[in-house]
Amino acid sequence: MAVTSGERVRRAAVKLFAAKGFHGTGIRDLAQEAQLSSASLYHYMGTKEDLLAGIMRDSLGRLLTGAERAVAGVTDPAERMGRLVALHVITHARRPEETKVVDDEVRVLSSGARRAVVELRDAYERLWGETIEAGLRAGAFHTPRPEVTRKALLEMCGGVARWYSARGALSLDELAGHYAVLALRALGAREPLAAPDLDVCRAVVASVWGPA
Amino acid sequence: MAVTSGERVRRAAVKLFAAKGFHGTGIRDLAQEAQLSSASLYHYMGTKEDLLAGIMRDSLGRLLTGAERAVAGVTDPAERMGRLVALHVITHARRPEETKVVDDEVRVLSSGARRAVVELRDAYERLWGETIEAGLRAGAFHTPRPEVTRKALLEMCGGVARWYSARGALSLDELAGHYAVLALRALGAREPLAAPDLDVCRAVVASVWGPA
DNA sequence: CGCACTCTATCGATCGATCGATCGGGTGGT
DNA sequence: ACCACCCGATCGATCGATCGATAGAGTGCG
Repeated sequence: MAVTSGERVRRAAVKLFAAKGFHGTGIRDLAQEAQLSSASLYHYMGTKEDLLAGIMRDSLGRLLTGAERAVAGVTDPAERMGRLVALHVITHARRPEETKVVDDEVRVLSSGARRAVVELRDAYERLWGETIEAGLRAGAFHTPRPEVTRKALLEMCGGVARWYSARGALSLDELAGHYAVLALRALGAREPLAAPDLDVCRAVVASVWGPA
Repeated sequence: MAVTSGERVRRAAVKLFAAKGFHGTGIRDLAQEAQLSSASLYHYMGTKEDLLAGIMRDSLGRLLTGAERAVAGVTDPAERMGRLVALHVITHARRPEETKVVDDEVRVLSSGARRAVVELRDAYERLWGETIEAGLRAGAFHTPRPEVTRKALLEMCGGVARWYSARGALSLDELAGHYAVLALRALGAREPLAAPDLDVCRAVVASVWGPA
């Protein structure tokens, strides 16, 4: 059994939720994509919303653990920041569907599941915020209103999922490196900018999401 | 007659599409919000999709004319870029609902209406792209892969609609000025950075969308 | 003026289709 | 004999959309 039915359901949901949105995806669409009857779906997914919540918790969890692993033990603020950016960008480029679902469908979650997802996202953003603050204290960064800069950079990097195509001319490393430059420049880091360790970031993404 | 029924329908659609998405908003939701029966809706909106398409065309059109007005006659690339950023940010901060609908619901449009919207968006992005290219040629900007930088900056600035609140501590001018700095730094503009003419940008937004 | 007619704006009722979800009944491996 | 897995049939609710009808504000004519 190469791919289990449960796995097919999960993949169908990620694909369709990303492409048509939660409310735009019907139970029968999911069943067809997963090659199952609509009744059999319920053996795996609970409700449709449970399925969405599971995807979001899982994807956000992987993003968060990935970020923690990528910066573990790194003290230099610029290197930390560069790695956070690269990990974020690589994740969004390699898994645009999961990240689109996470970014666009929070609003459909009812309050219970919403709280868990928002908590994960806040923990993730806190990693960015603390790194920026540390860089400011160390004199490595220079930006007023660091919270605004954090929001801006997160939106910038997350946008990758909306336009990057793996079939394009740009490699993952070029993409991630370029975004790291943009972010560090925006933060007012001193030139010349050192590129973050992309090998580590790529490896962390592979350890969290599986090999490419 | 202070506000016509047609106007109420339009406003209800903008509000609900932004908050719950196109597929998450029912005809009966629209009717209740617009204080009309669901049957009367059809006197004004054509189909539900026509209503969405109209909102998107109108909002994108205003953004595009605003941008053209804001940079008309301006030759200095940094000033042009700063104005484009400021106009974009101010628009997204002042009309988060319209811009959210434009940014998030393109996928539900059927091919006919989709084409018109995508064409408008491409024309808008071309304005950014040409300004960046001009800045590179003039030696005012220094960035590899300007198309990637353009995408990144557009996503960064558009993200404002997802988090900015007019009730927060940040004024529109501070917000727009801050984003202009971030964008110009990312583009590798020479410090010290001159702030764009925010008065003009604010006035243009008011001329296109009405006074605040 | 008064009457017939038209047009806009609105409604309650209802259409066929589709929604998410459930039920009871298989089938096949252990 | 059990249990995980899967399905056809079907549920009540809701979907987007349309129906025929009405109230009221004009409009043209004798």
